Amino acid sequence: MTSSFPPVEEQLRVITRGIEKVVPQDELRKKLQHSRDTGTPLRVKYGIDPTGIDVHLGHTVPLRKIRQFQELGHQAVIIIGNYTALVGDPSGRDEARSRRLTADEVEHNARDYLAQVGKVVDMSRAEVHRNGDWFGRMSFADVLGLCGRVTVAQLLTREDFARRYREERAIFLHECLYPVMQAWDSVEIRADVELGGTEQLYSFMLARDLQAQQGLSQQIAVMSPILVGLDGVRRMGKSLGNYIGISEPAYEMMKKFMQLPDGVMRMYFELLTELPMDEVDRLLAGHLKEAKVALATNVISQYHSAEAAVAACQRWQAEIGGEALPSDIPDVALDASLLTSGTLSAVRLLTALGLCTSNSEARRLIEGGGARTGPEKSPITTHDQQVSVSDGLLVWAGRKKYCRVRIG
RNA sequence: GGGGGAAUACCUAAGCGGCCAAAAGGGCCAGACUGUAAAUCUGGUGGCUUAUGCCUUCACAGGUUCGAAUCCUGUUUCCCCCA
Repeated sequence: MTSSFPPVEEQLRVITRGIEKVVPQDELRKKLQHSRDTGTPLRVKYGIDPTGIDVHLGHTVPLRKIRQFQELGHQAVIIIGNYTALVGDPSGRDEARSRRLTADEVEHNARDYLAQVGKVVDMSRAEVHRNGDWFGRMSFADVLGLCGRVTVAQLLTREDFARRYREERAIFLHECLYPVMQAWDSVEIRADVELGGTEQLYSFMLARDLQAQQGLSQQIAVMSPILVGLDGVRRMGKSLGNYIGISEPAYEMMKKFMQLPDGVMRMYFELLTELPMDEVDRLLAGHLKEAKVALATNVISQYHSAEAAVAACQRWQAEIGGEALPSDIPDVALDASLLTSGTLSAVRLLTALGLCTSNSEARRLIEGGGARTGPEKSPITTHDQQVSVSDGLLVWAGRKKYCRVRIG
């Protein structure tokens, strides 16, 4: 049992890959050494608020790190913040969360979330806790006691609170409790390591204080950088619409990968794959498109079969890289009564097919040169052009929207 | 409880009586160029059976005006400060 852990240096190499910051730096080695000496797995905490999450690659960064800890023999501890979800994480937010979730919603989200997490983490070996288990039992006196350990000045060292305070924007009292609650979770589950983004530093350090006050061993913060989204600038997030979800079909993922800005590839390789970094650098020194294909197939294989990833890649090469028509052209029914002697004005055709939401939009599309018909994509030149419509006609509204007409 | 400020299209944000369907960025859409990358350039970004035309928009409801996003009244929401 004692020897079941890999050597400390080896563990460190795995753990620190793609990690922006470990605080305190040197304690991690000590903890690992101690763990190995005594044959005791480290308790690795990762908390998330079940606020209705469609898990995307950004979330998988810490999740993958948990997985790596598991593979090194450590204990994953996942905290479902069903109580903290009622507060809303103020991190990085300029405004308080506008709407509170109900308990039912939270529980539903939690289950949904855990199912998705299972694609990355080995759930059969992970502990799962809901922080309502302990917060729900606290009395108001307990809460006061907890609050008595934290000062407002400490809270204001958080950049987000400090900024809001400076800018005279609202900071709600319950938001102030958020980091305290998160920190308390670490006390409850006796965390040795906590994973998360760098924006969580404050809460992580607070957890150390609370642990020390309770006479517990203090946790180490292992913080990942924030994964940028498809735009290559802002963090990957659902609300920004710049994400790749892990439940998406392989081909959808492929398309999104290939649209990534080149500059983010190194980060993606580092955070989302196990490929050795010298190998990555070799790839990036070559043709960048090939590197991107390698990246995409690697990641897609993690959520679909390797065959599916390759197939998605080939399909992309054929349909988008090459000249082949898309293989997923949807059929759209067109009422025959709309036609006059087999023709229909271009504007009306586009709206009738649902490719444009209004005649004005269709008109603009045509004037912009984006409306085309047929496999050869011959352009429609004027908005009042009469298009002769036959069954099976291909209609294009730009390169990404298209359909095949079914006269019915 | 008192005082101050704000609400404009997807977002930020101009406009403060006619020239406003409403400046400017951003975003987004389309086109060119490409590796459906980035960068760049161009056009577009309320609706209308096809329009130097009409209709609906500037928190909501009224009002003043020949004419209002712009002025007045009330309502709602939000923010800040003092207590």
